[in-house]
Amino acid sequence: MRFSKKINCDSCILKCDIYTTLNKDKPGQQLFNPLHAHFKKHDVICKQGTEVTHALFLVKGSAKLYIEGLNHKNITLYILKPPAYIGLLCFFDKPEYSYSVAALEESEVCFIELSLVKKLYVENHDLLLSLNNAFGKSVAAIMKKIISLNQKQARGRFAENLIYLSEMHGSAKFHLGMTRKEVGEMIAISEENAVRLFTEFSKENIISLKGQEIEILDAALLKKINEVG
Amino acid sequence: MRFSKKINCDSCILKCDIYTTLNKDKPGQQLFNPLHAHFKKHDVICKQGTEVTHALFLVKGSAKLYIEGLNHKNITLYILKPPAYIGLLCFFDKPEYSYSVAALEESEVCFIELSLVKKLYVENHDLLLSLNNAFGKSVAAIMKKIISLNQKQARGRFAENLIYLSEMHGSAKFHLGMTRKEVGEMIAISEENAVRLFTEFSKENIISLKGQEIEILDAALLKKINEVG
DNA sequence: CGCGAGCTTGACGTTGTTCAACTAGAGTGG
DNA sequence: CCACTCTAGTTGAACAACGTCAAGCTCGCG
Repeated sequence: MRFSKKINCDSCILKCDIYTTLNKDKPGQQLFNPLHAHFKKHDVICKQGTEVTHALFLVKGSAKLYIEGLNHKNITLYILKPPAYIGLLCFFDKPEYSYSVAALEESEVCFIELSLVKKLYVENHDLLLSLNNAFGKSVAAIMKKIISLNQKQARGRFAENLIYLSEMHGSAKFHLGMTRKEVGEMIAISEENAVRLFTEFSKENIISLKGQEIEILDAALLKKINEVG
Repeated sequence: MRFSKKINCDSCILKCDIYTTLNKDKPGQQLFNPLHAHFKKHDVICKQGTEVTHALFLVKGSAKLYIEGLNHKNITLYILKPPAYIGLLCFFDKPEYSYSVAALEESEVCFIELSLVKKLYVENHDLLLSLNNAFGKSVAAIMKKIISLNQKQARGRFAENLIYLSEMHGSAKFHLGMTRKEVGEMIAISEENAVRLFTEFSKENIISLKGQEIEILDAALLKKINEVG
């Protein structure tokens, strides 16, 4: 991880709500000095159990949000793509992160003083609602995940995850960008079973598979497998 | 469920944050007309998928917060005791509930206009922080639950749940107040396995069991079973 | 007295984990 | 340029954990 302090928000490709809010009230001024950080693949962006000191905003790249479980086994809840509040769920007066986030590829993250954000969302109605809205969506996603993990069997979860990844990449053909083990962590199965499901689905001509290059061939069947569990 | 509209908050046994906030600004005035509702055991207080119209506040009794899953199988995330915001997780601009809540015993719930709460927490710093704080705790609890459900086996989850219930009742000896099936839903196992675990733990003298009357005999062992999974 | 809900127990099959061995490809240093 | 090694991926077999089905029990209540 590497900081580049002297980045000006005005030149940022993405205008986050915080910048917009500040800029709306007092346009033209650079009112805060966010730390702009660069993360390499597999770098940990925030760590479960550590103190929440900044609001984190994913500007570029992608990252996985996961919980660190027992015996070093993790469960990945979802993948973050810009624009995304990374610290969102823990952001509100919770002293420490209840999850971790790690970069899935080269990523850029903006660090904003927590005190500033708190001051802002207390003063600014729209910002608060927009944060809360994002918040509600995360909670709904987690609820869905709990059901999926506990009531579907591996084939159904695997199908669901392929659909999720495909939608995430916006194409039926995509580069996986993670190991079989990491795929397993997304749906709480072992690495070996992840491999088995990949080859199984490939043999059944549901997907085509060349290493990390995936293409969904039979989206309808995939959807069906997802639904029946 | 039965409403009793003419209840005055001043006589309420529990002063919720919303009342306190309103009263602090303009003491002595009855500024809002909450609906005070009475629920019987098993009554559904709010239903997954329906619109969020009021902030709900549990004043008396207890309730379970659960997600309705596939094939009418539910997962109970946790139990609510007063004082508790029932609608909390969905409260912030999320149009519909992502979970359900049902009374576990005779309970009383206060219904407060959502628009009033929103107006209040935008204006009032302390209320906002207190809501957010409660929020963060819920999220942390859910994260812990996900790990427990997916990485511990039934015995460990069962032990954990006994400890949880005992702490909830504030005693090693307590009345269960729910069926074996409902206990199963708390830890995502079948009714049959819930029964088996009860008898198993009873035979091993970890608990004493007479119908719904439970007493924890060996708390240390229970804790150990919980920890090793 | 009989009915039904909740509880209990046994048998059986499926699912998924774990262990272990093996393969393929990418780097690395001599 | 070739061994060496390391990581990721792959496959098989044995095993344990749970769910499901089926049957029977018990208690409270109409």
